[in-house]
Amino acid sequence: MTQDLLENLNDKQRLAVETDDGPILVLAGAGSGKTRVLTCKIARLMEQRKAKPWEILAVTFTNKAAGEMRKRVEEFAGMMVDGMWIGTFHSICARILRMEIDALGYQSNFSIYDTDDQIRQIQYVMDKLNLNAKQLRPRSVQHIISDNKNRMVSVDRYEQEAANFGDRQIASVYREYEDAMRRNNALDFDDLLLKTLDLFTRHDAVLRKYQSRFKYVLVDEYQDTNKAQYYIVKQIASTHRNICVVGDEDQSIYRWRGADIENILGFEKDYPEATVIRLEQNYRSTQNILDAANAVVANNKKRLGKNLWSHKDSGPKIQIHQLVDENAEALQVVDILKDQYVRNGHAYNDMAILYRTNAQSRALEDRLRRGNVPYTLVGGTKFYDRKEVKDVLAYLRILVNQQDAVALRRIVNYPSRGIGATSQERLETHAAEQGISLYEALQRAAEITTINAGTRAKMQNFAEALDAIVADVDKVSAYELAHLVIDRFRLKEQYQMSSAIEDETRLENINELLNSIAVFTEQARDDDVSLQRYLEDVSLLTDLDRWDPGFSAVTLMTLHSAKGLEFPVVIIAGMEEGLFPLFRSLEREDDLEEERRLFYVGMTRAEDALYLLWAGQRRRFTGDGSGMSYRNTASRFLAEIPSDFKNDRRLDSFASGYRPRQRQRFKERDAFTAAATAIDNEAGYKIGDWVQHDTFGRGQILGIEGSGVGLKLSILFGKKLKKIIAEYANLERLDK
DNA sequence: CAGACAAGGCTTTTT
DNA sequence: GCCTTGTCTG
Repeated sequence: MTQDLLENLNDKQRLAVETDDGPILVLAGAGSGKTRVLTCKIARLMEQRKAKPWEILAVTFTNKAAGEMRKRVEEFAGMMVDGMWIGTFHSICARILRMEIDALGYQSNFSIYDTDDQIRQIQYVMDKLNLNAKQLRPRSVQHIISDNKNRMVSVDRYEQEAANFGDRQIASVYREYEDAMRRNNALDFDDLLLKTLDLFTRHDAVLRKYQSRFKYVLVDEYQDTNKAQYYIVKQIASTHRNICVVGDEDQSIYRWRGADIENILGFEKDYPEATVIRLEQNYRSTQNILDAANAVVANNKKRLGKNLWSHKDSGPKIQIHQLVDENAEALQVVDILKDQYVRNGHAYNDMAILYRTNAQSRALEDRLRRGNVPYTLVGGTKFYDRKEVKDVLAYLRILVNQQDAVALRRIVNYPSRGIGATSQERLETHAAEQGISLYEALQRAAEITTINAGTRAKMQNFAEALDAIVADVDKVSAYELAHLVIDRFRLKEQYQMSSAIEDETRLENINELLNSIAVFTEQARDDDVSLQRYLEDVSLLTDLDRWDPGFSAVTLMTLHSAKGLEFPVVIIAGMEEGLFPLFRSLEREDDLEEERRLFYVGMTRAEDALYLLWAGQRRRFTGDGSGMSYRNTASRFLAEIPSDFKNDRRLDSFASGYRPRQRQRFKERDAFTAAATAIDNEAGYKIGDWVQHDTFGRGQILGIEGSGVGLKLSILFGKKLKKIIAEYANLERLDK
């Protein structure tokens, strides 16, 4: 099997695949087939009987990438490969810690806190320390703590180095936060890495176990690893020294969260015997796009240097459009998409719109919706961050880990059960005085004489109701537990009673959450359908992991999220000085270079066509002045593209600037109506038709896929785009 | 103690 | 402009 695969590789790729032993550094340019190399390599290791599946550790950047890698390895190897560890740093560390963390004095049912949970805990600590949330914002403290953890600065060191009053204040919050996290039996994202490292450092036997187990260690996107990740990999691989890292210093875009480019630049110093392989043939983009991207990134000083080349045609030039404002920009985007759809036959999911900041999506979404272009948004408000979803998850978390005070605080009076702020405060005080958890205090509410008898009874009722479900945690599946909790605590009720559209959406989100638990229960690979495992999976999921590239819709996402992906047509919006590069990065050369690498990443996502848009005026919500419009000049990056590769269209004058808006509107309608009616189907659904759905209400059809029983409709209900199988949905046609 | 209303902050990127 | 947080009233 792998023989055929090997023959399809180029010489460099084959060398990377066939070099089995010792350290390997693969410098893989954008689109050079590194995923293919990694998957072939893993399949081959097993085929050559160099390693059993469980002796391989592969680290990827997203869970989605991990899932795809596993799928492809299984295809190549022609078998299921259970027991192989593929995942992100965070998920792999969580897995190790579940088994070993008792050595560090935690329990294996620890909670994983996301940024929101962290901020709540910090807020609580600050209240306790009587710190004013206005002078010192919990959000910035969270930032500072996370930043220090990323740089592996412990509380002790931070305390010692705190030079002024402000730093000492932060140090005291940091200290209290760490103590609280331990009491809560909770770890934040950064802790997952740090505690693993801690474990390895303090417990040699544990480290040796993993060192001998993992004969082969492979790391993707190595340029974006931080110090802690670097040490984790180094420690695990130090016995067998079969470590293969793949990366591209030109695509290092996570310095701001502690990624250390030195990790990849210094690999040869760490492993002098390393084989270094450069993959420079690009299989993705046209020569024009590549030449332009090469020219842009060549302006960076800190790089190893490489030049990508391609066998593809030169392709169309990069189209640069100047627009009047963000509105005109969005209209232009719609225009381009429709043109590519109608004229070049590109499907919606062949196209992506990328931007520097999430805030830019709003204007774009607005126009896409009005232009009847189906789209999916990655990022922004994430599904698992929604209030109603977090509420249910908090209940589930407390079932698994009763020490999780952040979860308990969230649900103790939600839905309202008459346990108000004053009573909660007394409960907290009692817990602190007795040195017991908040949950325990709740169970023993009867002893808290400061709280009035009625409220004490309510507390005890609540604790007993929770206890009853906790007793079932190990006996019942995650799905059943979720149902139990939702029924017992009536978590859907308030939304069911309301007729407000946003409450319907909330209800829908709870149902979607239940659905995701059902899917988890069915698909669990290693028979672990426990609630604990589900919660772990969920807390480490990103919005990108929920993205379905096969869904017939245009993708909107940040440039950061787009790393590792590719699209035939790419539009980058907001190419303005101050926005991209972002003004905060203009002062430091290092930051500017990172912005340039980000642009490089964006450009090299495009296979065939690349559009760069900028607006002379853009409304932005900065600190003080609300909704001010700013005048912009073109991004310096546009000028860095040699003129041979671009077609730069500027507005002639201010007066002519407004005319295209009118024209575009007409063009939009004509071109699109034609396209829309062209894709008809036997059931007679047309794009643009209005339908009524039993639960979702009124919606408009934006996309049609498949036929007959498999006919799938993408329907926009309010703000929510749903993919529905026409056969099963009881759709009613509406005239308008 | 809960719900309604107003003020304030926010926007760089993510595990 | 929207969402979260704080304040007021019943």
